[in-house]
Amino acid sequence: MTGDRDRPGQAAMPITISDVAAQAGVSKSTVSRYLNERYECMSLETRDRITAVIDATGYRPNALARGLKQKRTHTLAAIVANILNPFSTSVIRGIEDYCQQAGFNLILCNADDRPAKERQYVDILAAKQIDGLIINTTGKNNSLLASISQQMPVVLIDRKVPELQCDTVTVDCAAGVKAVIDHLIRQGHNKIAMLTLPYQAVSPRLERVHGYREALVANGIPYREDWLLETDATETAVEKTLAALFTRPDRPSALFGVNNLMTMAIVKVLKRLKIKVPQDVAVIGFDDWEWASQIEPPVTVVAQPAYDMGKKAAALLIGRLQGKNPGRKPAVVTYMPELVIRKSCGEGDC
Amino acid sequence: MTGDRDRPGQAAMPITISDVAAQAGVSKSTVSRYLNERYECMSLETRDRITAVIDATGYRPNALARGLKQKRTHTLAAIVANILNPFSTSVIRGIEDYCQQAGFNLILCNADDRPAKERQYVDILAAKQIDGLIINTTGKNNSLLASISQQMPVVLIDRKVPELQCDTVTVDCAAGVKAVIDHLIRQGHNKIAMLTLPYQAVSPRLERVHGYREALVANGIPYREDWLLETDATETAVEKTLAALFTRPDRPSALFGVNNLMTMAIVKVLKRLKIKVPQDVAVIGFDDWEWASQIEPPVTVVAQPAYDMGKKAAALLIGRLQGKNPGRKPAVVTYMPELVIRKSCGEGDC
DNA sequence: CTGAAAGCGCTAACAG
DNA sequence: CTGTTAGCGCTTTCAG
Repeated sequence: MTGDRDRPGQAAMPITISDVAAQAGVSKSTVSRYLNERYECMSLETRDRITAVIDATGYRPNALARGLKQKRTHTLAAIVANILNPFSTSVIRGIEDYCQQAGFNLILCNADDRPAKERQYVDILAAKQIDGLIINTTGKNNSLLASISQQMPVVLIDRKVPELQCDTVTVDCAAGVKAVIDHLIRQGHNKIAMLTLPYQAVSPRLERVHGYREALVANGIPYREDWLLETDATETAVEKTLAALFTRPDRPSALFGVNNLMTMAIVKVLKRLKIKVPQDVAVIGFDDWEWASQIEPPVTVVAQPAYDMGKKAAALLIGRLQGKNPGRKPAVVTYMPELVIRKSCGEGDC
Repeated sequence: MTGDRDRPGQAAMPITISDVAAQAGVSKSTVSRYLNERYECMSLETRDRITAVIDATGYRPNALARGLKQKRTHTLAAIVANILNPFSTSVIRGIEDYCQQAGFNLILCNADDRPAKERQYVDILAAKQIDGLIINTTGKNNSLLASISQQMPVVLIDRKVPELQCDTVTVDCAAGVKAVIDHLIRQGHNKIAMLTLPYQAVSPRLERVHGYREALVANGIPYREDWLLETDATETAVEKTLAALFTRPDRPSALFGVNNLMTMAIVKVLKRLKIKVPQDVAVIGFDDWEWASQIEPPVTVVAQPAYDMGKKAAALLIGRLQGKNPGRKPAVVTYMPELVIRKSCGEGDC
């Protein structure tokens, strides 16, 4: 007995394996075996006695003690860059579903696109002895990630870090951007501006910006530096950018948003500015989101299979933990994005 | 030394407090004191030596061992009913921000509105020895929650459970619904249907349904049972419900969605059915969401201060953990929702 | 100012 | 089939 149970005000002292052992009249080892389902090592009778005591007491093994001893916690973590981005939400659900059915716990963290916060989370998670990490990294903590990936498997999602030798799940950005530009051109646009968040160190943004430039020249359209607009994805920042862009005499006829957050901001700002889509300007975005099809006009996008990507990331991580194919070289899984044509670039193209 | 560091393939054995102690030429106790910032108990010189070793080795204390010994993990958890509901996302950010600045870690869990999953998470979290729990409960695990709340402080968010003696953060649903109905009536509607998810055991839904009925009779409008529609918030379910509703000769002129998910589904289905809002039918919802103002027509709602609610919940929990006001009676904090008039109930009312 | 020793709750040999 | 014995990595008396 651990005594002092059921004090009035607060925290009843939780019961331990020793309590269970004592009450069942067996040793801790036997209870431990029971907990680990090694039933073949005990008589049906002891087994039943232990079951009875556990049910009666509501005993719950202490995961800290167990983890400390076993050096595995059966817990994974996912750090997403920005939980406000619907892409992250979908990825999370994919990860979660897979973990659930594989019997792993998941700790979710939101780095809020801040490298400091990301670093802090990685430290905490490592301290908590998680078994593995899935991360959509800010790209500013590579050496930390390199060291952490010595201690546990890490899988990168969305954003690649070549120097990192980790399993990676991404999308073929170049192909996606090509689909965007080709579609725009088919719709008669050749004055295409792109709005992007700061893209140094963030691989998908970088690839999208490159892809934009290349797709342009591949179509014989000169690349204009002043139409590659780097801005935050907040409404105020985008409004400033667009206002400036639209007062200049020579304006683009189409706007391409580098990601969800950017496209969402563009749509909102255009609406506030009473700039009509697609009459005044076409809009297209990288990455789909729930309401893109519901607003007026519905927004054409290249969609990423976010849920599947999350699932795949979890599968790779857990696969490694379960040591199928030990010493496997880092896998890089690249999904193809898909053009979803709606109305924001004009109609009649299918 | 713990030996075997830097094996080629995988998991380098992490360094422990003993390693640090050995390398610094002091005892584990001293390093432990250092880790706990009890600097007054050691010479500046030893302190510096320890700092040096820790920096050099990248030592990270094992949180499992620490938690096991201290019986506190400095970790809180939040279980939300449905992470797809924008309400949850906002609540989470509020909780997260507060935890962050108070120096607590947060584990996020999504119960997916499934009592079994909720139960599983509660069990796991308790096993992990979290210090406290914030939960938007399904309402189907009350006895579990009762027992858990003996072991750690629990705060309920959004959904109340009277039998549970916990701090609670909610919204005044009756007031919100009254605002909804009053607004509808001012706009000339007296044929008001309400769509709700199954509401047994879920206090806000229950209160909203009651409020609907009461607000109706308070305004001299008879309550019609066949206009209180219980359905899932999926598009298919809502489509079926609305299709049936609209084929009957006597149809409502306004639709009230019990929560975000329901209102969102209503909006989408109406659009697909080509039923015009507000000309054919008015729409109003409980709880605001990001795109409500961006779709056509913008949807009128009563908004809940979700972010603040999350923050408050975290504050209550951490306050209790830090033992300010020990033995304080459970607090129930009720926020007032706010009517946000847009265009989906007709115009001209402000 | 510092160290030795015991122990948190559990698991894992090793004996029987 | 079952118990005894050592720890996992850390904190914490209690002595110096």
